[in-house]
Formats: sequence, C-alpha cells, structure tokens
Amino acid sequence: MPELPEVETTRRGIEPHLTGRAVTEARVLNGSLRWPVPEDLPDKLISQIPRAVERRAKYLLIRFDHGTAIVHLGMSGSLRVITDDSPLMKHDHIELTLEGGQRLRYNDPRRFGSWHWTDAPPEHHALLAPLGPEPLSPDFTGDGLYHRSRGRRMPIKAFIMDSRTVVGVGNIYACEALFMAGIHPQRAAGRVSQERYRRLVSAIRDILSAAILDGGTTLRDFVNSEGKPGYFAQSLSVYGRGGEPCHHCGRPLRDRRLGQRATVYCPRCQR
DNA sequence: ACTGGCTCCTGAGGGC
DNA sequence: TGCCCTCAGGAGCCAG
Repeated sequence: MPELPEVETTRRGIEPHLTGRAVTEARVLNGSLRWPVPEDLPDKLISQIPRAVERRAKYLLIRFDHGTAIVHLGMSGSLRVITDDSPLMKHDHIELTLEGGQRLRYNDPRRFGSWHWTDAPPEHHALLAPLGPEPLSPDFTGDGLYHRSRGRRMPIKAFIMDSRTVVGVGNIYACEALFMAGIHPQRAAGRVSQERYRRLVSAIRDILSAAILDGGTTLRDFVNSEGKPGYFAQSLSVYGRGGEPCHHCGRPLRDRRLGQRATVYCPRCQR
C-alpha cells in the first residue's frame, strides 16, 4: 500500500528511465480506474518527451512541455520499468513505450489509483489545490499544526491523516508517528499541546525520512519500480503488531478500529 | 465549518 | 482441496 515513501521510491526509480525519452506508444488496457482514464490520454502523450518526474503528496507528476500527467497509485498501484519483452501481467492497465524500447507499466489490482492529464500548472488541478504542506518541507511545523488544530474535536490520528493538514501521512505512518510522540490516537486534535505537536512533527519527519531511505514499507503488495519489495516493514513499532508487547513498556499493544481504520497503539505509553 | 460514514476493488486469510 | 465470508485501505464525496 503505497504511502509517501513508497511513492517517492517509485519516483526515484522511474525518473531516470523516463526523462528525455519520447513516448512512442501509449496504451490504456483498462481505463476503469477510480476515475475513468481520460480518453485522449494516449493522444496527449504520443511523441512527447517527459522532462521530469516530480511528486506532490502521493501524486506523481510526469511533466511534459505542454502539460502534466498526474498519477496516483491508490492502494495497490505500482509503476514498473520493463527493459525486456516480458509479457503483460494481470492488472497491467496502462503501458507507455519510450524511445529506446523501455516500457513503463502501471499495474493496479484494486484499481483505486488514477491517471489524469492537465494542460495547466498541476498545482492548480482540483485534486492538488487543496493539499496541505509536504511533511518534509519547512512549512510543516509543530506551531502551524497547533494553531490549525485549536477547537478541533476530531481524533488526532484522523487530523494528521487529513491531506489538508499535511500530506502523505497514511495509516501506517500515522500509527507509528503517534507512538513515537507518545500521543493517544483518539485524543482530540484540539487538546494536544504545542510542545507535543512539535514532537509529533519531528516524529512524522523522522519516520518518513527513514522509510524513504529504506525504500518504502513492504506490506502485501508494494513493489518499487524494479518490482522489488521495500525493507521498512521490519522497522515498524506498532502497525501490524496488535497484541504483541510494546517495545517500550512490554505491555500488549491494543488494536482497534478508529474511523474505519486499523489503529494500533500502546495504552500505557500513549496518552 | 466540522465530522463521521460510505464507496470504489481485488486478494489474502480464516473457518469449516 | 475448495468454498464462502470478512477484511484491508486512499481519499473524495456527501449527509447530518
């Protein structure tokens, strides 16, 4: 399940294969993703040269001279670069062939992902415009979070998973960051002190940076652009460890659903 | 303005 | 071995 580190890992993996190589063929094998893939996407891409692959939140932006392809991996999406003639796999939905023969294949069993095209600057796109700060950028601060959270009664976990608060904090890293910061996931966002928000911001930064260095968390089906799994899963402190002992105090971690999401925390270390 | 619930989809895993 | 059931989840959307 791609979260920000997985998307960044994918970006780094595909960018060198894409930039500067014209698209010679674009095929949409199954355009029925979360939103229908634009009918004219292949026409937009053919003969055009990717200039850069960027990331905003969990969106990948493939930039061309005349516009940008916006790609979201959803829950189970992956992009792979194929350099030989390996056959299409089940759930390969989109394939771009590049000058030189490389192919970029988008695979997504659950089809929660999406592809968009925009001629305008991508930051103006309806999906990107409302997004909050990047977690690894200087505009993401504990003080900013603190002020934004005043009066908010939603659980802190839901608050930090809201992309208007900060982007790229999905369920796994929300659980991990709250554990690291010692904050109970169900505590009302408006009842967390400024000092604890500073700690939480550090925790989110640390955990996302570490996960990026490790090539992303591998749970179920994440593979990077070479089809290889990441190695961060073994570093997780709480996610997926419900009932097992807390690394700090040894008591069993609690596993409950919070807002339709699996939530694991230590009832003793997190208040 | 907030908040919580619903929804899309497939594959994994458990029970029998 | 195989079938059926439940669950997992990103994030936009909608109702209250």
